[in-house]
Amino acid sequence: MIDNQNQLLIQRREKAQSLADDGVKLFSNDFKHPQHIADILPQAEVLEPETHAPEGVSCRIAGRVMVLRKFGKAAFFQLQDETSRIQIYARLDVLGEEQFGHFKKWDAGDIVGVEGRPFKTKTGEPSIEATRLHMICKSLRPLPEKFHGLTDVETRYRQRYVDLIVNPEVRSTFRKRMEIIRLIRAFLSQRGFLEVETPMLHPIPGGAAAKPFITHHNALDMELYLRIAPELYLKRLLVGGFERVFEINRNFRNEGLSTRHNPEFTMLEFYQAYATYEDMMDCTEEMISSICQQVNGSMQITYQGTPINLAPPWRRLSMTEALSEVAGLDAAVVGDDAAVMELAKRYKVDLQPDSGPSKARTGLFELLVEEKLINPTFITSYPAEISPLARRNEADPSITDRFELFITGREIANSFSELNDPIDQRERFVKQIEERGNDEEIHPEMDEDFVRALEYGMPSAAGEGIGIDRLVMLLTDSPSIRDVILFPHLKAEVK
RNA sequence: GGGGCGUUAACUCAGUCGGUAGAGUAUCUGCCUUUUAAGCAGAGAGUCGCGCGUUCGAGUCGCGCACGCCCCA
Repeated sequence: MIDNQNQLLIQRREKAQSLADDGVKLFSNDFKHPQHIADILPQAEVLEPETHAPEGVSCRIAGRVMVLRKFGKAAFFQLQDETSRIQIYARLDVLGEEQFGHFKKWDAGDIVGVEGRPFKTKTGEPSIEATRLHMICKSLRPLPEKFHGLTDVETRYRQRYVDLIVNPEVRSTFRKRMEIIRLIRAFLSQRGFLEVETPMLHPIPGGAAAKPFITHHNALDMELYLRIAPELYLKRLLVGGFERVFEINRNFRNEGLSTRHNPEFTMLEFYQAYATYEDMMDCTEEMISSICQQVNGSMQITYQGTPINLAPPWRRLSMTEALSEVAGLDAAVVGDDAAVMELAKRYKVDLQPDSGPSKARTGLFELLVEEKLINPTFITSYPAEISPLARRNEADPSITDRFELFITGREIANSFSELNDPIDQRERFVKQIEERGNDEEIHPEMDEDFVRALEYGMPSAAGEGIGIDRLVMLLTDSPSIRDVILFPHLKAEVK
């Protein structure tokens, strides 16, 4: 189907047809197991200009034709594979009339195989002089312009395959993303964490406060929810006796899109029995800083022009300390329930009629502190009322043993010592459901099975969630979450 | 949900006061066996996002819609 019939597409089809008429296979599969360009490039690099590799030295590579400069009886083109690029020199007198004739109908974008001998041009460019050319896949659409490339962001996201072909820095970002995830797995595995898989389809959406996607199971005739968090299942595994578990997988939240939100996003959650949130802070510092060192070669990076230092130790502040030290509020006011309520009203913090001083502090924190936390900072002492799954602090039961990690003003991680008292847990669920009961989109429901699991006994433990997309944004200096998700969500394309 | 900006050839972009739609790259033809944003000569290529309106006349002005980006909630 030609969906956008224009001259260029017609010309490419005609060229392809004429090659086919000559007996050339346009979509062959017999050029197998080529070498990688990065591996053979040194053979050409070591040569002196205008010399060839010794007789008998040859190589066999495959990739996409990127830039094609044709002369009458010779041509140069760039061949790009996953590892690198190299210049190919094709000559009529080497290839013969038939092969060279076919080659004349090649285009930028074609996927081809090349056999040839390494050499270096007089200008010193490492090259391969082709002795045999092989069509692997004829491309029927022109590539974007060679100089400016593809910059239209909508096309880049909708046709990521084109973006990946022509923008090497995009390939490098995604390679880095996969490397970061690999290093996280290695880091946790080395420390005895077991990677597990828990359900993506939940009968009760739990573990976070977010609007879920709803789906329907036909055979069971029941509503199911795409998970908003894996937390309650991972804790069931602690009950079951696994002491260190982690999961890296997608969560789904039926909410707005922005530079920091995609409806499906990747979350790391890990849980460690017989540990506290303080152990998690140590672990997080070590994990993120060491991964940054491995991926970027340094713990000092810049994010969108702002220098960030990820070298441990990282600053640790309670929420009230942050309000006075970072936001510059009077510590006496922050510490006084009535005064802090008054202050929150002055700053127009959105408070419900029944909101208490801890909601006021949280509101002021979000308004005045978060965006100022540029270098990594752990914020601790979150109020119990906004932390329904966290263990209460022993000295002050109104707060929890919890932290959030902020870098570049953004929440990167959330962690706490886990609440394992089933009676307290049930009460907090009830309270949470009372609060959210009027919000039909959130579908609050008591997870009786989770409470039952806690009643069997869950060891003391700490757990943490890290937003992988945001971490990758930080470590790859990407301004938008869409730059670190291969196929970000967009509205349907208009025909 | 609100505001701002954008949408013109395959790609990157111009388009003045409302008066025949432009450039570079890419493509095609010819010449060209060391180019590398190859070169020279010539040619073709457009639903100006979509719709309605104003006007003798709309890429340009107005309204609405779609999609995208940014900011705010």
